This record gives sequence, C-alpha cells and structure tokens, in this order.
Amino acid sequence: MPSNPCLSPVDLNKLKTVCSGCSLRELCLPAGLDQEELAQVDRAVNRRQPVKRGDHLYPAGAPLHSLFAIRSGFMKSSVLNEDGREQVTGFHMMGDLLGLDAIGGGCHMSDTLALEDSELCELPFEQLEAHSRELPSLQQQLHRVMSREIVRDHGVMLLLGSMKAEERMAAFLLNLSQRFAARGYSPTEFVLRMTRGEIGSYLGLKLETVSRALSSFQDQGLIAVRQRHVRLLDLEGLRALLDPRR
Amino acid sequence: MPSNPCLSPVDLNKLKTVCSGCSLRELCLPAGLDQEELAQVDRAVNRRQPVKRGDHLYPAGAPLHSLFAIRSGFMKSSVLNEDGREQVTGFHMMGDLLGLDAIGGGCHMSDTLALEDSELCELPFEQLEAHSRELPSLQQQLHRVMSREIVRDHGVMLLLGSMKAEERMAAFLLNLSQRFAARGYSPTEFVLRMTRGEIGSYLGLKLETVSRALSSFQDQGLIAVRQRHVRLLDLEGLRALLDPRR
DNA sequence: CGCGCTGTTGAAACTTGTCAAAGTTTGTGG
DNA sequence: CCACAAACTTTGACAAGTTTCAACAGCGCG
Repeated sequence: MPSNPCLSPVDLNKLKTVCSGCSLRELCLPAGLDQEELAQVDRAVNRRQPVKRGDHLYPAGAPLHSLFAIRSGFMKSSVLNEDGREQVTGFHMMGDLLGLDAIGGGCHMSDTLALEDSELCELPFEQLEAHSRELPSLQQQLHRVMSREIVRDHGVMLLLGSMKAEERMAAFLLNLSQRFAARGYSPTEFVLRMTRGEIGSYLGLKLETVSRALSSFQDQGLIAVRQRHVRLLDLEGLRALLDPRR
Repeated sequence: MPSNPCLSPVDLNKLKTVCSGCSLRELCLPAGLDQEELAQVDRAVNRRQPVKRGDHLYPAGAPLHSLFAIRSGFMKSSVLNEDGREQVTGFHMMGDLLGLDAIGGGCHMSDTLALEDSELCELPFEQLEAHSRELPSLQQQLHRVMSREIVRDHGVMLLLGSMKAEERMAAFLLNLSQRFAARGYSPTEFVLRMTRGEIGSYLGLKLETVSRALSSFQDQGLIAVRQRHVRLLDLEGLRALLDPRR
C-alpha cells in the first residue's frame, strides 16, 4: 500500500508539510505562486521546526541565517532600549513571516519568542534570495511581504502617535479580530496569548491602563473578557471608538 | 573639444547625474555595486526630477509606478486616519529611498511631499525588479534598504511607545545630527525644514510640547535654537537624556 | 506695511502613570 | 492531588505629564 501515495499516512503527512499542501499558502510567502513555482520553494524550506512556549526563536543580535514562517502558534517580537525598556513591535500568527528586520544588517534587530507552543517553517535566506532571482513571482511576493510590514508599522506609528488609550485598545482588538478571520477563525471570540503587560508595551500603555480599558469596554457591553478569553460583542461599537467624531 | 568627454561641460554634467558619478552612491540604492553593475542601474534611472516645496511627490492612494531616491532636498511622509488625523511617518533626505510602502498593495499608502525644493531620481519599479534579478548585489541592496526601513520604524515605535516628551525630542535631534553627519554636513548645526507641528506629529506630541521641549533644552544649555536653525551644544548631554538612569 | 502662518508661553483640564493592596490563576514540588 | 509560590490581573487613590485653550510675539510674503 505504501506505493500509493494517496493512501500512505507517511506521504499524506509529508504532503501536509510542503507549501503546496499547506492551508496557509495564500497567506504566507508562497501566495500567488503556481504549482511548479511552489515545488521550487518547497525545496528551499525546512519544515516543521517546533518551538515551545517561552523559547526564543532568535535573540536580538543573532546573525541572520533564515527567515521563519509561522505554521501554527503565536509569537511576539520586541526591541530593547539601551536602558532595558522593552517595546513589543509585533504579535505574529500563522502565515506571518519573521526575521525581515535582520536583512539590513545581517543580524536580528529584535527578540522573537513563542507565546505558545508553535511550529515554524525555516527559510534559509541565501537560498530564498537565490530562488527569488529565478522566480519572479517569488521575488514579487517577498517584496510585497516586506512592504506590507512597513505599512503595518506605519499603522502602529499612527496608533501610538495619535490615539488615546481606549482607541488604541479598540484598534488592537479589531486588528486581531480581522487577522483571526483571515485565517478562518472566529473574528469575535479568541484567546489573547499575551499578558496585559505585553499588550501595553505594544500599545504604548501601562498594563493597568490596558486592564482598565478592557474593564471599561466590558462595562459598556462592547466585549466580554474573562482572563485572556475575549468575546467581541459589538464590532460596530468598537469601530465607532476609532472615530471620535461620531 | 566635445569629443573629449573629460573636458566637455555637457558630459561632465551628465556624469554627475548618473549613479556612478553621484556623491550619494554609497548611501543610496547602488551602495556596494561595482562599476559595471552601476552602469546597468544607471539605465534604469530617470535622473533629476525637480519638485518644488509643497509639491506632492505622490498622494496617498496613487498607483505605484516608481520608487524615488532623493538627490537633494528634504521631504516628509505621512499617513492619514479616516477621521483626518495625520501621522508623519518619516522625514527624508539625500540618499533616502521613497515609495517602499507601495510595493505591497500596488499603490502608495502614504503622502509624500517636499519640505523644500528638491531633486529626485525616479526608479521605475518594474525595471528595478527586473534588474535586481540580474544583479544579485542590487537585489541584496534593495532587500537591505527595505529591511532597514523596517528597523527604523521599530525604532520609532520604541520612541513613541516608551519615551517621554523630552526623550523623544532628544532622540529626534540626535537622529538628525547623525544623518546629517553621514552625508558630510555638520552634525551640530542644521536647519529644521519642518514645522513644530510636523515634528510633533512625528513624535506623537502636540506642537506646544515640542516648542516647550526645545525651550527647555535651550535653558539647560544643551542646544541653541532660533527659529528653525538649531545648534547642538552638548551632544553628550542630549544622549544622557535618553538614558534616565544616569 | 499688514496679514497670515508659525512659534512661544502660561494656566487649567484631562489622561495616563505610579504606587499599593488584594484577588485570581498557573505551575511546581511534595 | 494538594499546597504553596510565583506570575498575572484588577481596582483605587494620587501624582505626574501632556494637552488644551488662550494670548501674544515674530517672521516672511505679497
């Protein structure tokens, strides 16, 4: 039976682990590639690297060997001041590509660690660059991913630079909601894998302020929070918080 | 005489306008390319596009045709909220590459306009992508430039998320100082091409707070400000403001 | 020469941070 | 499996920092 790949559990399992068989392929780096291109990319990917909660994917300063794509799980990235202040620069989930900040200087400029047990695909960067010279679609997709990271960062700058605490919190919840939805999960019910302090760091707020904002939303009937479990009860109401004129 | 390119004013002028003759080539996209590679890139660049103060290089939403490199002058980029709030996302000077945020979605996600009369090199993006498939050094340099933009944005996020007003202002002045120095200008004496309001938008502060921070620095003897002319009198003192422990 | 834009300064109001205490959950080791 | 410790969360009261509002000064352009 193992001669029939369709029936072999081993091969089935293998199939699931290549980009062409990956449910994330339209969210991840291979988006837009055709079958043959996918096959090429598959050869450049080391699949299924598990990381445990609390593990560093890489510490800040580590030399760049590979980019990583998240297959499952949840991670955070942060940068540190000289004087030890931490700024969380992003929370990452399935399909996100990590390590882009290391390309410029050859070493990782941020810490990235797993907030829950996760699985990653490793993409050796030199190979990726080489493949992207052969495959224009891959090249374009790599450019798009980097550009979108820049746009995302500008959005965070807007949030940090011009929004009040509750606006930031609403924007944060809506952003998570949208990202979960894009991955086929409920946009209204999810688990926050990070602490209040980490949310606060990302949003430029203290953890007490985050906690108060969540309590306030709950009092207003916009959400239901219990621990890290959140249910968004009134998406429109949350959106209205972002435009204080209305 | 025109047969001798070394003596012809026309040709001399032309020479100055190609990347290989450009004083910015080590700061700009061609950094790290050899003579032959430079010649290739030259063919993909439309040189010397002038823009006047107040002109939009492109408005937010414009389709991506080209990236732009600043040859001379000073520009700002900003994003707008739905409700009209502006967030300045960056100030740009000679050698900086503009438009990277448009690659992801095919149209510019930010407004960019000239704060003084400026000159730009236009780099049609399709050609640039094509050339970067042929020239690994160019490909790498493009990746590096995009990655550094991400790192820069993370630095701004750190600033916006965890620094107080005077720390932000000190960081801003020191950053400008360093960038002017890298371009061969005085690191201690320069003209701010932007208004207090624009600085404030970039730093997540109101213009009055910016003004007060500058006045306070002047009172402490750290700088001398008159209008938009700034002299940094005590770089170490400014740096000390960034690490409040000392 | 005056009008408008830009910048400065003061006082009051508001938002968020800080500190402190207590409650809750999670993880560990007995 | 329970007990205890550690980590995380919530809430209140107060302090600090920043914004808001307002008035005025300076510069630059027509």
